[in-house]
Amino acid sequence: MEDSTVTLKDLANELGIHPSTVSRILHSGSEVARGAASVATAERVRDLARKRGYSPDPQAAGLRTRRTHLLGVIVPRLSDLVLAIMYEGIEEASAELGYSTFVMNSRDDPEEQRRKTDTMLARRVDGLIIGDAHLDSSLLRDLTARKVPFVLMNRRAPGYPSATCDDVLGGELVADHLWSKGHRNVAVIAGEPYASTAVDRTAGFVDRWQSLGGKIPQKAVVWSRFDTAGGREAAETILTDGNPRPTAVFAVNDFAAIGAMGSLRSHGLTVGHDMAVVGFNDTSLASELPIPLSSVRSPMLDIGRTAVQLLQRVLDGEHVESIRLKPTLCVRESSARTEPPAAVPVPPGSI
Amino acid sequence: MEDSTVTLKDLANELGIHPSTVSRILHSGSEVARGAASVATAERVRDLARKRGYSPDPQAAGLRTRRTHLLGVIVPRLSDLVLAIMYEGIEEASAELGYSTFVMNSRDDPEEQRRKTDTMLARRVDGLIIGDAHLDSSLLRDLTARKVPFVLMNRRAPGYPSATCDDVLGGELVADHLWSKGHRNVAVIAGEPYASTAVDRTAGFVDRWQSLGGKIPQKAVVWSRFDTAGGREAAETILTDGNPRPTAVFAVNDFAAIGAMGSLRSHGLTVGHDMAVVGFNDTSLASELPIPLSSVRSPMLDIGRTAVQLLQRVLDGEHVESIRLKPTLCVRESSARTEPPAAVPVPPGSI
DNA sequence: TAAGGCTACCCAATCGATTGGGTAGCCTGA
DNA sequence: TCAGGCTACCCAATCGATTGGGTAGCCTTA
Repeated sequence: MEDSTVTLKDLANELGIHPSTVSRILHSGSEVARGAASVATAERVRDLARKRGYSPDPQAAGLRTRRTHLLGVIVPRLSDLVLAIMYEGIEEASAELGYSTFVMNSRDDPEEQRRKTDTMLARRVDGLIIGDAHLDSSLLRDLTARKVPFVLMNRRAPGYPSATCDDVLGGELVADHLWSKGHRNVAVIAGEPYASTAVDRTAGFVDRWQSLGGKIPQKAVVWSRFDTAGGREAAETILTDGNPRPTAVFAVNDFAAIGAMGSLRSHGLTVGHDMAVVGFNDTSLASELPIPLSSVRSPMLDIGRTAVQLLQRVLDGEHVESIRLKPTLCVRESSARTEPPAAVPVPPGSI
Repeated sequence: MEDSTVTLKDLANELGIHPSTVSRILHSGSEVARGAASVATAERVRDLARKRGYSPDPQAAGLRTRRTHLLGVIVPRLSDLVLAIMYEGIEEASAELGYSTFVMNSRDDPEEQRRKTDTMLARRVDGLIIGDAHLDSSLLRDLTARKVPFVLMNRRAPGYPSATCDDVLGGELVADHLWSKGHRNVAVIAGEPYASTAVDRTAGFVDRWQSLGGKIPQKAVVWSRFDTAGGREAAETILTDGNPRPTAVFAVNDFAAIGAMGSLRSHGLTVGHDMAVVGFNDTSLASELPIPLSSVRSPMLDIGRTAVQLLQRVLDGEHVESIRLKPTLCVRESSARTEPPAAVPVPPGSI
């Protein structure tokens, strides 16, 4: 309410007691039993603090305690809906634990990743949540060597604690689904090979497909960027190279799926009829598209929250294990139809 | 490179000089001419600082200088692509100026807005960028009374400096476009009435439409939420209430436009043929939709950057004026067709 | 040759909260 | 009545950087 410049000393002076006493009262929780002060004094202090709108200066506290209660979050880009929602989870959970968070976009560029981490460390964050880990990067090793506390989120990397979706399971769900719908000739829009999300979803799908008895030729797995443009290009490749043309496509990301749908449409194919499409993450758009998109729903908000909790435990010196949250499949119009069990491929346009 | 615990005093001791001298050398820019030290000493200090990987502790500096170089950013939600991109602009620009930023989501909830602002102020941010201003809120008045430096972004409010798109102009562009395509019966999905973006885009459209000689009945302006679900509902209302059915809809937001497109499709109408649709912001999805969406392109990244620059000047004690950046219209398939100049309304399904 | 002016530094207080180490005064029990 | 213990505080150093105010020593110049 007031000048926001009320200090501990101000309170102490006004009450005629020592700042240290005020400090102890104010941050020993309700455990006044710490022998810090009498119940009566504690009450007076708390009342005055409330009345004056006292809020401790985090700079000063941090300087003394070497703990800033600041967390750094690095994501490929916040304009990726998936990461934006994970960040909402982070914001919620860290507020509950008394942390504030910085977010920065790395654009998946290794140099930016290093720069942003350094900026965060210069700010003296207590720990990092890394949402853009590359499978082939040395950054994580360096951070470990520097004893920086961190956890991964969204993408995992071997040997580091992470909060992710169980992407392998996600891929398997899609394989089961498409197989049961009668598809036998499928393709994968696989995403970026440096991202565990892409690799795991693809591997889950391909492995399950094979154990179901299916075959996926090398050419049917197309690596791509995660955005609509990437999905579009990948779909073009699939339509050009694949003969016979697959009857279903699994895109490891909704945006890539949307791009693919656009491409299919340009080729005169109707999604959900001429070709099934399944995406991943079940972003809010999936269900709202002109042809609603089947998608694996990953618990994005919870992944963010979990990352914070994990980091919290790391900061407490615990040894933590990675957590993989279970996804579920949402089947919609884009893959609802059962493929006729044609031994002979259906000629295009015949339906 | 080292323990990150190198302090000014460490450097000073190692060189046998006083910490204050080191301090002056290190942050007087290159103006050694300040009489702080000899060129030779300055050189030695800078070398050692580099070698030891010295990075000043912002807590300590902030404590002394009362300047944290921290900015607070409040947005309705980061999962709104528009705000996510503005934030990218903020991140870029503030990094250039040596600021770090906190972002928080308020969900457009007045209570959250207050809570988040308080959290930011408790962190001692130097200033705020407010991206979720409500036209009918008292928060801004209170902040002014508390002498908190801030600027608005995305949405404006009378009497406060802001960095926004020229939303009125945006609405006018759409009116001109639809009018020239021969539409005479149109509807507006107007967004939330507390957001200046919604109000201004709608007003720009309606006013221009009327000055072109058109009429827009009260019922044809439907207020709605900004997301797909909101757009869908609004479109339902328009299709139910409007007779004759309008031939074009202007949604003040791409997501609402996408929702509307879904609704039209469910009613058996083809977007771009039976009904034109125009959105706003030209988010990356617009051009990638199955039926590419016409949209007003707003310079989102620049709006973010501008907000930072504006705030910087406010922090320097300057008096600043609001800045409105010019939008442009991107016409795509969803509104490219020219409406036949039918005096008699075309019966549905006749084309 | 002494006043004056530089140059190149040093000194010490300060920002606000935290915390290890006291201590006065009262009570209790032997 | 006195040792010992407890309650309810106070004291002062500390975190790291900044900054107003010195000052020693050297050079000029009148």
